[in-house]
Amino acid sequence: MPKYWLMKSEPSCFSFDDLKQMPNKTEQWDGVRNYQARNFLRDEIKIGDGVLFYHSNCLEPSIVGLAKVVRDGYPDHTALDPRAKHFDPKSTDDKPLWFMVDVQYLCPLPKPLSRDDLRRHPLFAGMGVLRKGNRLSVQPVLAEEWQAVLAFSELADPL
DNA sequence: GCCAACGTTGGC
DNA sequence: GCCAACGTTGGC
Repeated sequence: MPKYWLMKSEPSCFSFDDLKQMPNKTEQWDGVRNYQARNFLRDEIKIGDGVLFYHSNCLEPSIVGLAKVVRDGYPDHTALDPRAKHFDPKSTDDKPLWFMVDVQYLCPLPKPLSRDDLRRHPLFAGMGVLRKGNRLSVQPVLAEEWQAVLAFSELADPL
């Protein structure tokens, strides 16, 4: 059984459309520097899992599309590069501190699900992304929530 | 641009 | 180990 995740990205930095433009429509989900999210990336997120792609810090924060995990967690090498934006001297080749997965574009939602949309439906009410002050950029999603996004969007399960 | 919420750092 | 200070996130 696949698990499901919500991943945030600021569209001005890396949008769902940007993911579509990548070779194989696939990109490394690098740069995560939060321990809770790191643990998900390292231990729990597996090939075949579903991803809700969420645009944050923008005019209308929304779930905008579906993606899937195509590579299990592996060391985030951008932490090892002193010139990289998210360089972390505490991470080494021998003992990598930060991890990432590869994510592949699946399809956009016909209509993005805004926070208002999500709040309106009790099935979404418990989603972490709606909680005030929640800053976790990678968070688990319940199977029911994944299914509800599909139902709302009149999409067949792409996994 | 504001500001509340949060995670991390570092002095003690 | 506590906790104040700080930097960042992210909705509004």
